[in-house]
Amino acid sequence: MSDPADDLIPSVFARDCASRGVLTNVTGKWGGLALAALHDGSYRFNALRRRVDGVSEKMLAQTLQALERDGLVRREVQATIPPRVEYSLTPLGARAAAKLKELIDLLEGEIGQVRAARAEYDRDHAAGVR
Amino acid sequence: MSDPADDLIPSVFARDCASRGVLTNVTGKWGGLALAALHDGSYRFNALRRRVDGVSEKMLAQTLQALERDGLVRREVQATIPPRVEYSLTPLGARAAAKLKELIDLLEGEIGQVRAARAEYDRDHAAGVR
DNA sequence: GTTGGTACTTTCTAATAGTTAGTGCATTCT
DNA sequence: AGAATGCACTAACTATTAGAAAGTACCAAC
Repeated sequence: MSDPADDLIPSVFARDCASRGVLTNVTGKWGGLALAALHDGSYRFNALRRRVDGVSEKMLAQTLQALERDGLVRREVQATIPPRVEYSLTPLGARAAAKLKELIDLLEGEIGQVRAARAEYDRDHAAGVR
Repeated sequence: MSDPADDLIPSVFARDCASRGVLTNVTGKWGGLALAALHDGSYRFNALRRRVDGVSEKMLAQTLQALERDGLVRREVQATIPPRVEYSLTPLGARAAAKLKELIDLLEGEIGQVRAARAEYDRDHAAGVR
């Protein structure tokens, strides 16, 4: 985006383009999984944390905040004790999540192929053959 | 994947599932961009580095190695001086890249909406309103 | 001679992820 | 009574990874 003319054409390939930033959030380790979970329906904070195995409260809170700021996730607060916060996808978030879900389904569906590739790669590189 | 029965059903939501690892590689900051660039055609190392603004040699080499190991990227070496290495997508890599490209096109296409959302978020949270 | 090209690897520094404890109220259990 | 659990985060500290910069060896061009 150093070329002013490029400002008019968003490109994730350009470091400073806003689309790079949102792509980084959407496809971040936890962002993608949060969006994919929310694709199945809205979640409260701890339910979402239980759904996405391995994410810490800190990383989840941070991720949801970024996604909310990007306009992909909606955060609705009820002033109850204990607090009750519900996360759901905005229309744009739903569109992004649908694309992510397709990618995820593909990778899950072809995991056998990936495993075979990894085994072959590790065999070929065990003796530093390269 | 702690439940043996779950071994039969790949899920990116399970921390130890192989599909989680490959999703992390594919949607990593540099992995996604490398796949998207290779979607447009094969690249040699430095050409790819110039295409993906902001990636270091180190991160690119590391990323391509992971993608190669997952069976998504093919690395072809010609024993020339200087060395000549060409990267291209495998059939599985091409399928994943196509999905990624759809997601990227969506985010690039809606970047105005993202910018507006960010502006609104920042306004609402400037005084710590939340 | 210097500079640039090739595709990485190595070493050190900077940044972020991750771990753990904390907040304050309510409910349930011992 | 105290302890544990729930809620949704935040703060402080530690661990890990990203990133910056230099290095490798050969060739070609200036």
